[in-house]
Amino acid sequence: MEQLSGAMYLRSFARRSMVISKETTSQMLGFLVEGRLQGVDFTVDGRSVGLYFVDPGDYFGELSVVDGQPLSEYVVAASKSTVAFLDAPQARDLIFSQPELARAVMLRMAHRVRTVTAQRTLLGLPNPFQRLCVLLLQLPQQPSTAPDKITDVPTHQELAIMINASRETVTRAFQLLFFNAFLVREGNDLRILQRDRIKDIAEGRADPPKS
Amino acid sequence: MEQLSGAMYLRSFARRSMVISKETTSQMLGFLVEGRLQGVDFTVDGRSVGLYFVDPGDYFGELSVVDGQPLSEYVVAASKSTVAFLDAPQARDLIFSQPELARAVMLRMAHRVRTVTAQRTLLGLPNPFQRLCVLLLQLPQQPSTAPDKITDVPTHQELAIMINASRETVTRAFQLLFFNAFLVREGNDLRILQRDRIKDIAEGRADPPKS
DNA sequence: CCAAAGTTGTGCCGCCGGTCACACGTCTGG
DNA sequence: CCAGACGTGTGACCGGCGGCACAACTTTGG
Repeated sequence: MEQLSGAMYLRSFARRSMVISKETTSQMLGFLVEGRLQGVDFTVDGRSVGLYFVDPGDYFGELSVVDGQPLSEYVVAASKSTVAFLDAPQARDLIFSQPELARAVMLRMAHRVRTVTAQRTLLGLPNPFQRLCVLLLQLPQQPSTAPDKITDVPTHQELAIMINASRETVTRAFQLLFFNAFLVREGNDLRILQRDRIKDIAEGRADPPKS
Repeated sequence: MEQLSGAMYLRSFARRSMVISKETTSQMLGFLVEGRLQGVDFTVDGRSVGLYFVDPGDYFGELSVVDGQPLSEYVVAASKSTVAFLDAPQARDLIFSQPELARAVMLRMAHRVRTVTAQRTLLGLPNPFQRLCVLLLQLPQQPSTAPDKITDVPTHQELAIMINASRETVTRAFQLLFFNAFLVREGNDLRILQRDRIKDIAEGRADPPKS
């Protein structure tokens, strides 16, 4: 532990600043001490795509540390954050010398695979409305509070990017969801009123309502 | 090794038969001895989505073995295949007791993450033609032969599913690619004639030709 | 406190691509 | 050798979605 704390170094990042970029040549493992980070990718036309979040205690950059390939994505600070870095070679040694750590990293990677596969499945659906319903069901809900409350709802534009649709289409889809009382706004949050109806649409059993 | 070979058991699978299904409760690690397998997922409307291939010497089912979650996909035999199975607990012990193995499994999972992330990025593109070009560039090419030859080209239907488009759209897109001599058929293979032009379209620098 | 930037809501238009229908090879197995 | 399954090519139709334009509202920041 002492060796480690010597080998690591702390750094702070302002909101929206880049923590690691695809172009970063030196590979490092990062531990988030405080704040919130987001892994993002960019489409060819420069729009960003949210991939995953990093919360305090999580680490990031494992992919490059494990396989030595360049980073596949950018990590930006979603809010003011403090990060502890560790050089890739040392991180590698650390991971592979400690079976428990190896196991933890594998668990995390398995989770990544499942998450991104779910996104991939979502994008394979033909109907934007259907995709939105799937996304609503898989958005991280606070399990502590009411399970049907979605907090920190992304903007329509962000949702649109996630489901590969236009901003207006998302707006209109929400109109329908509100009108049919499948969903209600509660300030900055959303509450799912009829989860089963939404699930029916998401899984193709029911068609989107026309009005 | 001897212990292992005792704990494993062999099984053969006919073409198109299911090797493991999502519903399989018992989790196992499988090694492909001969043949070819394909990991597939199904959309809600029953269409299948090819995720990845398993070739002789590869293993599959690591995800469940690592995290204990149910399988996230099906594995079917793309051709007549022989598979050696190992129970999940023993596989888990094996992996975590051998750092080299742990490393190999991690490498493989890192690769999975990168592959499926690439697919996800592909599906985020707005234009079917563009998506096809991206897919063509990332289809596994035989590096031994000419690098621009794509062997074992999937059917239009299969390609259509991979890029979230209809079979006819793929056919029409190929017409344009042939007509403009970006691509030629060579029997069952495809040869990329103008990789840079295709790349321009794939990365959005150029528009798809109208005729 | 005001201006500017960002977010949401809505009408309209054009056209891309999904769907259907059908024709024509080509392979497979009995 | 024939029948059926499968893969490919092509036209016609039309509905849904993207794009544009603009208005109303909220948030941000100096």
